[in-house]
Amino acid sequence: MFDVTKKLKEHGFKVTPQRLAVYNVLKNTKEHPCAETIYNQLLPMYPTMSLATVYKSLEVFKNIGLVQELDLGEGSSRYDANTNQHPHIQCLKCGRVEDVDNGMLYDLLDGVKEKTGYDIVKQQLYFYGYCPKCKRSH
Amino acid sequence: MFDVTKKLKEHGFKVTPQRLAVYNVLKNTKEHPCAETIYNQLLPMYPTMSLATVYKSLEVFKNIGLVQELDLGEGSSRYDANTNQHPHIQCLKCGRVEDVDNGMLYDLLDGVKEKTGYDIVKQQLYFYGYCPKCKRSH
DNA sequence: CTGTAAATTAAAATAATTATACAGTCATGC
DNA sequence: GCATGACTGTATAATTATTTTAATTTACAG
Repeated sequence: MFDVTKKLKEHGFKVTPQRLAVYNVLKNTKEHPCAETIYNQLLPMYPTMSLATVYKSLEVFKNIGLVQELDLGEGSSRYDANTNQHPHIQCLKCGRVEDVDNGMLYDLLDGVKEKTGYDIVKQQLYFYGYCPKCKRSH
Repeated sequence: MFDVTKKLKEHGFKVTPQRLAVYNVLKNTKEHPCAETIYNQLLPMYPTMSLATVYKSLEVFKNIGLVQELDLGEGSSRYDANTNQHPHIQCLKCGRVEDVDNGMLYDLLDGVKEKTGYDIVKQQLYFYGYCPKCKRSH
């Protein structure tokens, strides 16, 4: 269990209410929201919050390793406070994005390393399909 | 071996020099170029070519399944005339993008289907690291 | 407390991509 | 052959997510 405040200070960033607020939204959701969604969620509590601040805060958290950015190809990025490297899956009907917790990833990684000769430092793995709820009506 | 002309006609699209030119650039490279790169490569031969035409052509080819779009997170899309679902890997130093031909993908797919209950229809799998050439100087 | 660098904010700028409008082209029926 | 109407290619303008700017405010070390 880490402390956001501590981590910010460690990296020489100031601890501001806006930053904590942005982080807490992400920490308390499974929705993988985009910057605008986070912004809209914060507006009632922080009426002067600006979208640029949300973007900048997310950038800071990305750089200190507390948040990862997801690009599902929707035109805008989504964000995830779970920074473990894990695949994501999106429903092509309802648009939800879920985590995929899969141990087989490591086998795949080893295979790719061996085939390509690369030193692999990160991945972005996205699956698209129809979720159990949407399957029927599909 | 398929015929681009035939495929275009089958889908009711006209066969234009511009479209063939865009397709041929993609077909004859392993570089996974972006729209602008394709455009610049065509300009000498097609001085009136416009970037919008390149985008439109790529869109058509994407829709009839002759080209796939890659989003490596660079801000612009890259394109690949190899439409097999295969992972890609990019070097974080020199920026090159290569195909990864890996049979283990199917095991991973089965695992993800089972864990999530989704009907999976496509994936986008990107790996990032340092290629053999750049490894040393890294 | 107070000074100072860093952060916030609103507004303007940027960059990739897409839509619009229109002139030209082509396939088809006559 | 030729008129017609749909389609294409192009330049231009529009769009949208994100970033930059610049003035003001804030966090926090001393």
